[in-house]
Amino acid sequence: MATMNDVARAAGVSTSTVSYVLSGKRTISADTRNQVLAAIEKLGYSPHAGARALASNRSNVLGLVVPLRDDVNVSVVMQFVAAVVTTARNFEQDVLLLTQDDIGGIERVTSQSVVDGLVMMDIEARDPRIPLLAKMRKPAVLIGVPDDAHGLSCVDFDFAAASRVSVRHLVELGHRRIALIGSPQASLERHATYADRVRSGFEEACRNAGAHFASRACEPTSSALVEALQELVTGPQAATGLVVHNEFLIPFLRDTLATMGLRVPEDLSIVAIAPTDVALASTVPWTAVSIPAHDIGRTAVEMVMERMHSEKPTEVRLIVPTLVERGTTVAVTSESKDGRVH
Amino acid sequence: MATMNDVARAAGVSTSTVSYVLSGKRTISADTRNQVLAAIEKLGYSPHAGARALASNRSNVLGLVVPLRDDVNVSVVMQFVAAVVTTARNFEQDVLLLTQDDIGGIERVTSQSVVDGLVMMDIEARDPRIPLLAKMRKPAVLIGVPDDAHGLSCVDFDFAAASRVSVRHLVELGHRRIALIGSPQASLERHATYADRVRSGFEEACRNAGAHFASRACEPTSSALVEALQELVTGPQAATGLVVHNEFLIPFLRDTLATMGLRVPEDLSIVAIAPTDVALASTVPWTAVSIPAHDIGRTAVEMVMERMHSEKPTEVRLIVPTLVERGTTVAVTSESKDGRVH
DNA sequence: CTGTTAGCGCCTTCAC
DNA sequence: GTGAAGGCGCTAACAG
Repeated sequence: MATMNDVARAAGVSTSTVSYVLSGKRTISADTRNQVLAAIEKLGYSPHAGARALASNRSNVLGLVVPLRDDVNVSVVMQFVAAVVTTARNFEQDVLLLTQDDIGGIERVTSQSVVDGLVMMDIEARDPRIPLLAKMRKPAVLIGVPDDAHGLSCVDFDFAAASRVSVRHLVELGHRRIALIGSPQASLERHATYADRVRSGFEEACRNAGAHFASRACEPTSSALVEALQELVTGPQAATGLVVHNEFLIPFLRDTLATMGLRVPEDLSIVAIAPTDVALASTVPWTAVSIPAHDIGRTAVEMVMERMHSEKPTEVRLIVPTLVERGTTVAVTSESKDGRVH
Repeated sequence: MATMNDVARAAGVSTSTVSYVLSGKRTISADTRNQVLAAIEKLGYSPHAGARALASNRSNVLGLVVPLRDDVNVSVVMQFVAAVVTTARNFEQDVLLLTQDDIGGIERVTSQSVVDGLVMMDIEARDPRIPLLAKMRKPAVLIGVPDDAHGLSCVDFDFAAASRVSVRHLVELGHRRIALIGSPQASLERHATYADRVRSGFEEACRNAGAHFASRACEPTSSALVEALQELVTGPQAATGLVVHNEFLIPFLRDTLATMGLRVPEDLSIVAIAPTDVALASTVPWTAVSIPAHDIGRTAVEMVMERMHSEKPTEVRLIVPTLVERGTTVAVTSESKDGRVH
């Protein structure tokens, strides 16, 4: 393989000139620049990443820690991953994949300078990895906000606000009994930050509005969904408004309700909290608060990059939710309250 | 950060001794070894990946090219990814993520020695990237077998054989009209190798057995599934045996058939070609030929590693399918042939 | 605008 | 069994 020296010799210049042509860190006359580029072309030269990393103390690689649990929706994870990779490439960074269960992986890539920075997905409220991150030399950004974000930068969708917006929308339509179907039990139990925040936001908003409310987790199966719906939206205490935060279930929701004899929105108004494509995937789209996976991933990378060179203070950035009406919610009428077949 | 030199000084030995303690490439007396290890511990030393890469010409990173198309099932992709990452760690390798649409990504990481080798998923029959791979200096293994595998190593599930096994199973049960529901149209059109091979294997096996057959692609929606089923398994020419190779549809299959008034296996015998967890996911599991995503991913990494140091000849390894009966197929009876309500 | 040169931190051959 | 020293290829002062 040709080295920078070979190129310099072929172009009749010094190594540093070649280096500067490549990095653009100082101005080079068009003439010599062309000489160099020609030589590079001719020799098929390309720089050695290891050598560059050693000399510059930068690897141009970002670490990305992804969850491969079965209570997370892989298609959502993939959206984040795609956003992170794409954005990283805009910063000339590659992405190294680390899995949650690779204990010590973070420590390893970080202390050996395999990566210049880290993005971590699927943070838990009291995440055990947080102490590790604190004593790292490399910038890290969490996707999700842990209870103690001290000394760490985080970015997340404002899930609590998403719940509040959803509830407020239903309340404005006159709904007074509102239910939430949330993430699978496992997500709640390990206190995935999104699961916690959706629920607390929901309960808070309902209390403020003086609405009756009920909420429960739901596993990603048809039967669990049926059970949850029966509990929440049938019977004398049935909710007339429903918030669903569970990507697994959305695709099954309409058919399942139809089977139970419930029409949307006549019998039940529904707001989904889900990635845009999930909300739009069914034949009839859902009124939804979109989880902007792409924005979150992009922001995470941007925040890491901002902190790579300069000492920027830590910050927590929450992405503001927007509710888009698509016709699955409607104002309460006396009919919708009482005319339903139970 | 502490360097190897610091460690050497602290331990009262030379740098090379420290290096050898770490690499184990020559024997060191227990005494000095312990000195060194103690010093490493005390200084919190860890080697610099870049320096190591420069000196050893090995980065200890594997590149993994993943598809993020929407006609691939992300959960299946994730299974591959998980297998690759896990296996790579067993070889002390990290995994760098490249996306299919990052044109030039392969070239870049490969020529700059960012990675020591490559694994590529989701190969097409006449994959445009193959010429690139041929002139790479680093070993590469494809998951999937292109038309012209010349000079390349590949590993894949034997999808053609999977089809044949499925058809043979149905034929042995007396089925003479057999249908195939395959991947989404997009996968077929771009000639994803798995899609092509499933179909050709299916048609070949049916011809050999003298069975009537029909096959079609199917999009991942309920309505497409209904349409496909109506075409294939209702009417006077209705198939009595069905092979389904489409991870998206499996979860909907039983309910959809029930809606159409078809019972499994009384009215219709079904074999799925799908990852084990998909075949088992529904309440009643499917008779299936399992796609061993984990084995494929593991094998791919093993093959790359084998070719990293020594010149091993290229090879194509196909993983042999096994059909597991789980009760969704049954012998044809006159009743099942004729007694059905159309 | 360009060249010279001293490292970056580790590996490995050679000498003892 | 251990040490000394050159080099891996590139970067970034420093010196013109």
